[in-house]
Amino acid sequence: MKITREADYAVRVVYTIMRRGGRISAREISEQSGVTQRFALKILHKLTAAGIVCSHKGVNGGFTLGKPPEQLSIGEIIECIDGSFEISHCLSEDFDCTRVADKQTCQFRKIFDQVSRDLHDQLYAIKMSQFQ
Amino acid sequence: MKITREADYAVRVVYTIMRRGGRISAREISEQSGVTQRFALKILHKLTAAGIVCSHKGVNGGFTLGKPPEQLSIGEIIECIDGSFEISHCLSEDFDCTRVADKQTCQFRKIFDQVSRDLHDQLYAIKMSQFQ
DNA sequence: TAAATGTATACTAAATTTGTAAACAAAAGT
DNA sequence: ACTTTTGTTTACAAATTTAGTATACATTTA
Repeated sequence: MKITREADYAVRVVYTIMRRGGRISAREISEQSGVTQRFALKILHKLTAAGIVCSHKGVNGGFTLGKPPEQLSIGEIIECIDGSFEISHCLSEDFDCTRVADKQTCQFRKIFDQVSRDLHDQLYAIKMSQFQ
Repeated sequence: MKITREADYAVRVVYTIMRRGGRISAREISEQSGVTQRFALKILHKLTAAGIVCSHKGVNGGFTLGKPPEQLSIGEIIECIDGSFEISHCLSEDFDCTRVADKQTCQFRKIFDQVSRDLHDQLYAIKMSQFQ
């Protein structure tokens, strides 16, 4: 079970911003995290939309953390890039199951739902502050 | 964060065998799980190699569980198909990191290692018996 | 010994991932 | 005001992975 390379990089990018403390430019983030600047910008865009980081335009612009490390979980960083923790396609709202009449009573679905919740809770409990 | 369709099916296949109690043929597994017989056989092959199920050849052959449901975790079924729970490529034994001199001291690696362990422990703690 | 069943490997189309490119928009220093 | 620095947005394409199929083979039991 892997996260995508992009989510992997997102964790590196966020950690790099956290370590800086204050504002840091995309160029510096790229240098210190080992992610190319173009790809880092793409990731930063998504992180900004999710409120995980804040962007600052113009000369001397850059990025800062969107919330304190104690409130920032690994789970939300990964989810922001890779999407929800629903491990099976059949959990999706608009999945039309042809196997059973009522999705709510499906035993398979029950398994995947519980595993997904456990996974979510586990990863949201890991905060960035513990790696500072 | 998703598991592959194949791992998803593997959980359905194992659950279907568990529900039967005794021996069940690949054809019946396919019918009851909704997985095509060809694909189910491919999955059953991997599950057999991992000891999760036992195969029985010949007329009236089929499959049985390789261990009691109380000892059979969701984690090992998923791992058997999708590979280890190392969420980042950089955790792999033969990954040659060009960013730092000593992998052991890398902060990024430290994060991914902890998350991977948590994930592993969480999923291995969920046993098939609780869905019986 | 024949029929039913599982074993093993190889192949391919589709989907996803992993990036790159380029034109644009906003802010701040001069 | 204007120029430079920095982030924004959308589109594109190569590489990789996934999902599923095909085929020839091996084993067991009636």
